[in-house]
Order: sequence, then structure tokens, then C-alpha cells
Amino acid sequence: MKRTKKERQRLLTETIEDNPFVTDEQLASQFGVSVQTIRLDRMELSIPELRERIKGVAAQNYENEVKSLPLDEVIGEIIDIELDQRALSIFDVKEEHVFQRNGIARGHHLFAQANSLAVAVINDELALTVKSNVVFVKPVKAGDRVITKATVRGKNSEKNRTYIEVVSTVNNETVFKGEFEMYHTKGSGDNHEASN
Amino acid sequence: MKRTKKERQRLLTETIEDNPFVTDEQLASQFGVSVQTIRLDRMELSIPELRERIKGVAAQNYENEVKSLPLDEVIGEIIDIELDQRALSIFDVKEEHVFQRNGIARGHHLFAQANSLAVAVINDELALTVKSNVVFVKPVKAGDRVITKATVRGKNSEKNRTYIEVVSTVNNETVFKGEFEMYHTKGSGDNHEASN
DNA sequence: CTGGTATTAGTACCAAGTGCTAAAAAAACT
DNA sequence: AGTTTTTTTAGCACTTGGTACTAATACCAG
Repeated sequence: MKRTKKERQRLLTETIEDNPFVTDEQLASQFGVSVQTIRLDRMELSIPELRERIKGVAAQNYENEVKSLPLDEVIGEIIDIELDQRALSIFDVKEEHVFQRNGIARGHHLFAQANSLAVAVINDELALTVKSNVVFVKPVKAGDRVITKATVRGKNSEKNRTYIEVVSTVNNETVFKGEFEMYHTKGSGDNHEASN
Repeated sequence: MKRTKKERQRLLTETIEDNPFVTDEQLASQFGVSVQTIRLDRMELSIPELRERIKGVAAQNYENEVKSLPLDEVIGEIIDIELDQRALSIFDVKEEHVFQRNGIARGHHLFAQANSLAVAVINDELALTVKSNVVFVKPVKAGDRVITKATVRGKNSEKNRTYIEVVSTVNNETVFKGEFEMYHTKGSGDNHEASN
């Protein structure tokens, strides 16, 4: 199993990336070297110790959490909102959002951004999507910053519906547009159950 | 600042929930009690120590990560597929897919399942969604198993389009349906760029 | 054989704890 | 007030998963 130092370090990096929860001891036995060697390797590669790694992962998660909870679980980041009028969000397309094959964003991410923005713009405890028509106008690639704007186009108070138009652009070019019909529970704080 | 033990423990729980990265020492000075008291409190409330808390947060994150990667390929699990004809997938709705407020699944997850099934059923290297009309017929809750069926309804070879109908059911009741117009690159391995 | 790199060993020390015992202090009865 | 109970504090040994540092080997090349 013994290979060069370089090879071991390559594998080490990989292993830790793969599972940041592994201890030096486990790594040592896995590579058939001493714990000290692993430590030296980590130093050279400037890989932090287990706890720091875990803390890092946790901190990331935590940031995401505090970012997504107050925003009521929105895909993308809301940068401007006028309830019952319009809302704006940005969403940075990353590698994980695209087809590996061609680097084009998967449709459901754009839909998700639009849909959650439509939910957010509604001035109510909760809103559900009833219907939507969407058009994927132009492919979106990794690295693109998608700016999505939701505009309330109409309301039907009797039916508790709001009609929203959503347009997403990248560099001022429309990449996605859609209409959303949303159901909501009218009065804020109203505990009305969604129509079952 | 001194209140009863109960009150302190209530606040303690809150504080830790709010920021799991806080040490006993910090808590002690914050509440003006000794570290030991904090430890006792944690025992009684069965709140784990800092490192375990952090590990927990990190593990969650990690799960999400490894969950969202395959989640990138296809949302839901494909259980049957006849290329260019039909496909069937199941998707178990979990807590993380619903609005906390009312336990109803967020629309984009259902859309994602439908959309990725539409992509999958197409017998081509790649397919992109051009348009879709969807209807959220009935709320879906955590714990529901959504069975989604995609059926190819038509093709337009000149325009490289395929029209797909998708219906999702829970316990044989329709919860979602949609039509998807898909663009694809006909020949397999064709490196044709999507209309730019 | 002599250098230089690589590896291993060993020690002291740290953070943030657990587990346990014991003693004070405060609160609650009777 | 006197006693019992609860709550709080203190102290010590021990644990994990390390860091920092020193020193000894091992190995490989010229």
C-alpha cells in the first residue's frame, strides 16, 4: 500500500475532503503510517485539525440556516421586497446547479427561485402555488447571477388568489419567465387551513 | 439578573439554540453562575457539549450536501423507465421539503421531481425544459410518498421538441400535474449548443 | 560515507469537556 | 429557629484530539 509521500498527501486531501470527520488516528492506520506523519502532512497541506474542520462545516451550515430561515426558506437571496407589490432576488448559479454534461442550469432551480419569490412577495402567513406557466427562454450557466423579479399583477380576494408575474434575467437578458397563481389565507395571523 | 433555576434553564436552552457555538464558560459568565452550574443545567436538559453540538450541526450540513448532490441528478428515485415513452419515480416528502408553518410541501420540490423525470424520459444525451404549465392540485405533506408518472405525448422532430405530460399522485389521488415542452439534441452525442 | 528528506517517538501542554465527590449556600418545610 | 431539601460551587482525575517542539531513526541518493 506504500506509495510516495506525494501520493499519500494527495489521497489524504481527498479522503479528508470526502469525509472531514476523520481523525488523525484513523488516517494513520488507513495509510499505514504514524499519527505524526499524518500531522506533518496536514501541516504541509495546511489542512486544519478535525475540530476546526467540523466547525467550518458547521459554521457554513449555520450561516445558511440563519440566512434561509428568516427569509422564509427562499431559494436565492431576497434583496428587495415590497409586500403585495414586487420582490427581487438574486441567485448565483454554481456547479451543483447545472448539468455536468453541458453546464446548463437545471430548470427546477430557476423554477424554485421564481416560485419561492412568488411565495415571499405575498403579504400573508402562508401562500401556496396553485398553477404556473413558465418558459425557459435562454440557458443559464454556472457562474451566472440570476436576477429575478416578481410583480403582483392581480388579486381575487374572493378566491384568495394572487397572480404574479416573474421574470429572471442574466446580464439584462431574460432567461426565464413565468406566471404564478398563488393561493393564500387572506388575513394575516389567520389560522385557516389550506383547502384540502 | 438572577432568576430562578427554571428561568435560567429556559434561557440557556434558547441561547444555545440560538448560537450552538457558545462554551460553558461563556454561558457561565453570561448568566453569572459557575461553570459547574451550567454543566448541571445541560445535563438536566440533556444538551450535549459544545463539540457534540457542533458536530451535530456539521453532520446535518454534511447530509444535506451528500443529499443534494444525487438530488442534482434526479429528484426522486426512478423506478421504471421506457425511454421516449414513459417513466415513473417516487419521492418521499420529508420535513426539509415542507413549510414549517403548515407542513405543506414547497411547490418547487414537486416541480423538480416532475421536471427531472421529464428530462430523464427523453432518449437523448441531454434535454432542456423549454416551457411548462403545472397545476398544484392538492397539498402534499411530509411523510407522503409522491408517485410521479411522465408520459411522452408527442414529438416534433424538426424543432427537436418532445411534449410530456406528468402526473403526480399520493395514495392514488392526483396532487400535481403538468405539461412539459422539452428541447433535446436528437442525435446522441451531438454537441449542439442549446439555442443561445 | 555523508547529507538531506521522511518518518517515527516522546514529552509537555491545551480546550472543552465528563464523572465523581464533597462542601457550602439558599430555599423550603414544619 | 432548626432541619431537610434543593441548588450551587469547588476540586480533582481523566478523556479526545489535537499543537508545539525535540530528538532519534530510517531511507535514499550522490
